[in-house]
Amino acid sequence: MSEDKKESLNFIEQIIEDDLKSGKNNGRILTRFPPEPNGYLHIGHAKAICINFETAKKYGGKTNLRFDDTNPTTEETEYVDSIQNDIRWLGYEWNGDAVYASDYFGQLYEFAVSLIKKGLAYVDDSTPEEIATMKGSPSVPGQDSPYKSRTIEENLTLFEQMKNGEFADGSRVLRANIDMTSPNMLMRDPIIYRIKKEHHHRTGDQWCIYPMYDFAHGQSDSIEHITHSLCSLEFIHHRPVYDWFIEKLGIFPSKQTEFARMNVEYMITSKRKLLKLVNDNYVIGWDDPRMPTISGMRRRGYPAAAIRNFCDKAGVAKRENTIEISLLEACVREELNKTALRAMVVLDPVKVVITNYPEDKTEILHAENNPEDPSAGSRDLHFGRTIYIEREDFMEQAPPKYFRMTIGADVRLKHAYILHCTGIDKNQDGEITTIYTTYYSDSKSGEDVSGIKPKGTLHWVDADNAVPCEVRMYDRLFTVADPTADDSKDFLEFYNQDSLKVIKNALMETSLSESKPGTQYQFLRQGYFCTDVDSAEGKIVFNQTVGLKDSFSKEVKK
RNA sequence: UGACCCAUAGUGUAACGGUAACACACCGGUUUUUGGUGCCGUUUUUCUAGGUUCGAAUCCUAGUGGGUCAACCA
Repeated sequence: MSEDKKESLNFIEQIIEDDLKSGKNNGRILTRFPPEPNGYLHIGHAKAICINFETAKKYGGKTNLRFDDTNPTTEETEYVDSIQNDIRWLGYEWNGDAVYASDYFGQLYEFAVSLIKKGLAYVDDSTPEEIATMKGSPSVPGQDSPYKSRTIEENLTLFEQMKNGEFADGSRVLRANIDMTSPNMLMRDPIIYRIKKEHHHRTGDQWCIYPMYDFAHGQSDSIEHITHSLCSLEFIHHRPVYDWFIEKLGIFPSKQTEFARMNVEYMITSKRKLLKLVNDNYVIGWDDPRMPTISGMRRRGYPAAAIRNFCDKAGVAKRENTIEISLLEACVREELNKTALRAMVVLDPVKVVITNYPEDKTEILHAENNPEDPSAGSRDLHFGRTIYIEREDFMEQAPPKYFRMTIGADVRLKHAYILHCTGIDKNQDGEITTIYTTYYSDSKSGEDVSGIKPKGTLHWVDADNAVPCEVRMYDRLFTVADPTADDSKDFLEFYNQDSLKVIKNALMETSLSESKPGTQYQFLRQGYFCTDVDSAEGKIVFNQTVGLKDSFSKEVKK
């Protein structure tokens, strides 16, 4: 490979390349994605997944999937399954079988015993309140617990009794013996084991003491010989703790590196807030197409490749950031433009009669499925004397630069003929009921010899063959980019009441009536849509994924 | 009243001591049987003040601003 240009590396890649140069770990790279199985994955997790998997892949390494299941209170098998499903859908396969922090409970217990034997851990009988008080504050040093001076033998006995279930929940904890005066609050003798007589989703009732995050994560990394433990910046204060345990235990030195979390406009990732949206029926579920969950984005029609590309383009650094939603949408359009099948659907139909088209005549027209991809083939379109077009594609009083249908003007029907509009019918309310047109019989798509060059082209459906369908149109879930910015207001105050609009009586071309859930389309001139799981025999439902770029509406605003 | 992290166009990210660039957004043009796509182009950037250096976005110091850290959560 010739390298006239140095590829730009993010700071994590630079660390890895330095490690590679120095021969660290013999060039072996192993990362990990460590979710707690207590909820559904969202866009923030997608970012972490991409960083961990892509970074490893780039350097010939692998990525472990490890469930950080050290708190039996919150964790469930249901989440284990959905997390695995979401990761695979995103396009990643982990190294071997999924692993669990709970696989290491025995080893972790031994680690704790060895720490006690070195005088580096002690059992504390203080109440949670007492422990909190003695911890001090960021600017006030903490104080030693009266139990800190217990003998090794006493600690060994008490810890074993804790393990054997001889004490009540919350009555005692095991603490690391570090430094109560450290400026880092987490180094002030962190709790490493607590008593919880609860059923664990995998180990059942085998244990009644469970390790805390700080005594499980680093050690799990070490046990698996993770070389690069990549996590978000909020764990940066944990790193000294992480390193302390590895050093004192004398185990494999995994290295933690922190990157800034990715925030995205109009999206929230707080589990508590997302749960509120679901429980209070602001959305229909965790996979509501408006949700920032992976399952929601999937149902919305965002391709996995687009999400991966988005995470890549958002980059990796250490500064706080908020990515514009337009970047995500650009990635989605970029992908879908290449892959989505084109189709014609009229969302708000108005009838058009072609008065000079023979009453009993019908035609089959041919339409390409994707102009970007000839291999996508073509499909048949029915055509006849009566069709429907979009109500907003006709104007009685057309402004300049209006290229659509208006009386006296010509406009092309996509894949069909050029029409000349001659007049309209209205009902008593002034609403247009029928538009009358004539067609140029020599202007058929592909064999047009009419010489007429209308500026506009409209999508349409044939009245005799169009099929009714439901279309769900989505807007941002919130009315402001960051609904959590104002502490004095509840984020629900910014819920967008118009985030879902259901169109019950749209008309689709016949070819769509067999559509399977998940299939992605570009409805010509409307945007990208995909078939929803709510679709049933004879009742197809579409979700709007994202609109097309629309320079006409900008023109109108001027 | 402590420690730690951060500061480059509107938003992100790059430039690794050699004179700021890429993407998205924006604006303009062009192509087009999707007002889509494609193509071309315009505008806009190193928090402040000192210092080191022939030379600083980059190194040092201070300041300013933002963020993070005290749950028997992860």
